[in-house]
Amino acid sequence: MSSTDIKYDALMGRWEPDARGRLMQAAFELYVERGFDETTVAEISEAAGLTERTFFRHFADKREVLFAGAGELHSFLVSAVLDAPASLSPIATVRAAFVESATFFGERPDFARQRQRIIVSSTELQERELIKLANLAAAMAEALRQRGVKDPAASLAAEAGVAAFRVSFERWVGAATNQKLTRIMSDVFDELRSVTAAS
Amino acid sequence: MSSTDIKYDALMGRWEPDARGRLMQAAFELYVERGFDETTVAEISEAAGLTERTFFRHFADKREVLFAGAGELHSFLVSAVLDAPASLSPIATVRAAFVESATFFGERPDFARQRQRIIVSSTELQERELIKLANLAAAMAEALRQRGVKDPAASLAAEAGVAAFRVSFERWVGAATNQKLTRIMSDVFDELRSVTAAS
DNA sequence: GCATGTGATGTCGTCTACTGACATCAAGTA
DNA sequence: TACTTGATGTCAGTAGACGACATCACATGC
Repeated sequence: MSSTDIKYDALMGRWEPDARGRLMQAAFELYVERGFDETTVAEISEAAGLTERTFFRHFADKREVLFAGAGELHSFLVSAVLDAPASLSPIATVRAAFVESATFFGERPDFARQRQRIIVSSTELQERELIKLANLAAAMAEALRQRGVKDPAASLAAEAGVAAFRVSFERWVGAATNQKLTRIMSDVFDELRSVTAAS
Repeated sequence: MSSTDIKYDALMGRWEPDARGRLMQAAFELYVERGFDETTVAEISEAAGLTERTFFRHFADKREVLFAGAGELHSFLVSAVLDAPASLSPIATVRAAFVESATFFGERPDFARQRQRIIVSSTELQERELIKLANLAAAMAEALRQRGVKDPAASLAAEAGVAAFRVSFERWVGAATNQKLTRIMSDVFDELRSVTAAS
């Protein structure tokens, strides 16, 4: 019995509320306890008090349940690029957007770390994460183009920025000490500049 | 009947030769004709004169058959990084490796384009391509570290280089005119330098 | 207050990717 | 000749994912 089991209450409707949230939490707990591969959708659904079919109505597949929250980060970053001061260069725009987004993770560092541990433990999940980041880079590149940045500069700024973000995030997750993510990102973006300058 | 069907010859062994190659070719043709999603492993295997079980003995999954040749490119690039003149900067090393690798694609541009068309038509295949590129970046970063490059410079040079390569490749595939891939890569790497300089 | 429609869920059946266990049999080898 | 080996076949099973249809609390209109 997980801590999220809810007793039936005659005042409630036909179904307990927040099926989607229950599925997300049940999946997360089971992925942590048993691992992603060893967890079946049937088990997740049962833990959430629902059927397998309902799981697939809320999530496209077994992986997607771990990325349900990523949509907000995505739109935040795109908006941040669109709303940045016009004076900023493309790479500075992307950098500023990522630095601003650091609060998304700083609020729940334990959750972010635990989630990342699940992802790196499964090739399937890494694939999904990579395509999410690729879609993010494409969206940020499109936002840069709307700011008048031409290709391939727009694509390169977005891709390089996402790469810097990924490197920063890995360092932050793996760091023993509790460094600030914004600080790491600043250092990594600086390093990106000096590394690419030497071409 | 595909052009690869082979009549049985009493001089041959128990099975027709090159099962792996027949599977690769049958899969490629069917992916082109019907699309990746609409092709079943049973169909591929039958077209190659083999059983489904044998397909999965040669390839880990339905996607992997399209990436079987990528191993050579991978080792070539890693070797190119390791063998580059010690005087080159990290990003110049990666850049040179990719420029040298252009011959891999220049030899069979039609094949490369057709294969890329298959990949972009399927989300699953894009995921697989992305993780292959991520593994490539990790391997090149490790090769840079063996050359004495510290992190995060090694990771960033590799990731940024792979990003530049991907942008170059997309432009080359999508280009109407038959531009040289090496030329496109040179331009894109130059653009990467100037874009990241403006941080 | 009653009829009616709607939406979230359940039930059932199916397809297909993928895997383990065991059988087969040509070819090489002692 | 006997024995081993390796590539393939056969069979049975699991699990992810989806289409079609049923159910029923709730809202809405009259």
